[in-house]
Amino acid sequence: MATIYEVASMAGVSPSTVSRVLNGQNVSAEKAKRVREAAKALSFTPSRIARTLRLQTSEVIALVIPDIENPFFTAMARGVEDVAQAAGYSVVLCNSDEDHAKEARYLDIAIEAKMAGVILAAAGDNCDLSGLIERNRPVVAVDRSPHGFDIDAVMVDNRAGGRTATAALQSQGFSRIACITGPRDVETAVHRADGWRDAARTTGRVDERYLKYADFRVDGGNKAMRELLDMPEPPDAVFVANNLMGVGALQVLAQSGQLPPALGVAVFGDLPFAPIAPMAITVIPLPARRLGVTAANLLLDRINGDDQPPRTIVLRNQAA
Amino acid sequence: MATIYEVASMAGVSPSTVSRVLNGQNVSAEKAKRVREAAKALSFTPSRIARTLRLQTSEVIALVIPDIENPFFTAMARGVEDVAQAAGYSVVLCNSDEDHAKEARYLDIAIEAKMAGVILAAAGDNCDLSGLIERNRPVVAVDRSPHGFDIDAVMVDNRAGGRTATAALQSQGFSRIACITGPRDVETAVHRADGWRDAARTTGRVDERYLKYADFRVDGGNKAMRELLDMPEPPDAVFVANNLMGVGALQVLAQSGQLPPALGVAVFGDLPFAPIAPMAITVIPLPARRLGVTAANLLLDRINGDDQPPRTIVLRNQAA
DNA sequence: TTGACGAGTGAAATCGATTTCTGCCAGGGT
DNA sequence: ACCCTGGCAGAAATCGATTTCACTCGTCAA
Repeated sequence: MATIYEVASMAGVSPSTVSRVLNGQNVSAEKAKRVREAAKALSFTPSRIARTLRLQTSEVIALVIPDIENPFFTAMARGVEDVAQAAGYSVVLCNSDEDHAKEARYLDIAIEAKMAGVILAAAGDNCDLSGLIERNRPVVAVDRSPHGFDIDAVMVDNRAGGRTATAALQSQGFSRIACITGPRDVETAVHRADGWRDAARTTGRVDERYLKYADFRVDGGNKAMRELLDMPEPPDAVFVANNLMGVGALQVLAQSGQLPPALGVAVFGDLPFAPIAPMAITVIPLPARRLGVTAANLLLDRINGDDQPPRTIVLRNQAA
Repeated sequence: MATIYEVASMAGVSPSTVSRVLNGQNVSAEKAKRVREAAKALSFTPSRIARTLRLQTSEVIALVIPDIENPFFTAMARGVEDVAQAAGYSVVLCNSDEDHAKEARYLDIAIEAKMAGVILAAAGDNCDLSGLIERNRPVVAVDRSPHGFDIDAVMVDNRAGGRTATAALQSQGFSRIACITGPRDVETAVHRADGWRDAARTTGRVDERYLKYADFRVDGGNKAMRELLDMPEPPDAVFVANNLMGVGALQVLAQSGQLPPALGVAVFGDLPFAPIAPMAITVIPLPARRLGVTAANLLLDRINGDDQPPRTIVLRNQAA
């Protein structure tokens, strides 16, 4: 790996001049040409490490997501990636695995690898962003927004979505509608359940026994659905608050022969890789990719010095 | 961010001594204690950047995959991640998007970010690993092995899998069995098709018109399946060489009302998130996670100085 | 003609950790 | 009493880029 010193000596100039050529500062045409030739001859690439050490920042942004096996988050990642790449930034993807400790570790890494910024889909509401904020590193929350920090966020309208989904089941004639949502300490989960409650209230009282907190994964949905079916008076429909739990719930229903429309099902978020046309399932589609794109643009603005007060952008669900 | 100099001055010792304490070298107990206290008081974390610049290596490994939206690769990523984390390495996930240029870019980044090693599921057979190899950075190929470089590889037996899948369709009584495989320049795709040919040959001649090269994605499988159905004499069964194309093909079959067992389907690789029990579909399961675990272990061996000649490990498919 | 200004350039400092290189001191052998 | 060895610790060099500082020339205006 050639260094800037070798280029300098080959071109017969000082390292400073080489650096200036590389960064487009004032250098005489003659020397600039010699430097460029030398750089090409030695196939020189400046060391990012050295550059980062000197500049205390690097053209890398971290994207921290809670579940890399969830297509919702990978679609989001694609959105982030496309925008970042186009702006000359690399994205490193960090999988926190819904684990607060892992997440904290990754945030630390982002800090001290001097990354330019972080896009975070938090594992829970109580995550500590103080390190990043103290050091003035921009953070954008996406899908879930941590408590106690006033930062940019890109969200979907979870409550409205929950309401819409539940209302759809009601209009299909179901009345005992259960809800399977995510962990209590994830805002997104709570809001979706709130939407369910809103809708349920319009037709009568809300039966909280029909509300199950699970873990946003296939197994969680599976288990919760089984518990619901085992109740003395099982629900006649269910609103599932994310895609993977939807898969889990449908597995159970398929096994017990109660697939929709026998039992009503509404899912918040697109069912991943559904080969079969979603038979009688209500799906609230989520703009996953657009969430990523928007977050990335917001972050890039901040990186480029935008310092207006934090914004929260709520993307409309496409469904009515 | 506290530096080693601040810690040194707080503890009343030299920076060298601080470094020695941190790296477990001989330091008197008294000073070691003072250093540790100072480090804690300042909540000091050594700068990886500076460390990497000095040591010319970092505890990060790159995992380059061709499609982050394919659950096969994300499952593999989980395997890599778990092993790497346990060994104190961070994993950065790079999505090459089946694009040779992007892939090359990421390999460059890996080189000059001084990453400890690379695990690569290549976008095609002709990728240039010379940079990494010249610089003595270990590389492990996984799922697909690039031509012309003698490196460690972890593979599945693609040809045998293709044979098994096709044979299963034959034993179900199908005779005009088509094959949808991946791009021509991906070894994995070619081998799976070879397996199909092997099996087809046993019962007669191989009709190459029934072989479609697609792109390992949902849309590719979708399009290929449609073309097959539009043939004057359409196949009565199809072997699809990866999970996502399987989804695409099944979408088409669902639309045209020819779901299995009307038309035989065998898929190489687990169907992602199949909520419904795989009705009459033959699936060749793939040990995705184990592939990642094995590759990571191989890479860690190399990083730790293992220099025996390159190995190729072929994992058996679980199916008979 | 002189002073000011600006463009161009190299020397040297800087980022923060690691690693020689050296020197000091104590203990053991002759 | 003297030399040698070995443990400990600080000063300084190192990794490779960027940037400040200082200096040299011209050029232009007064």
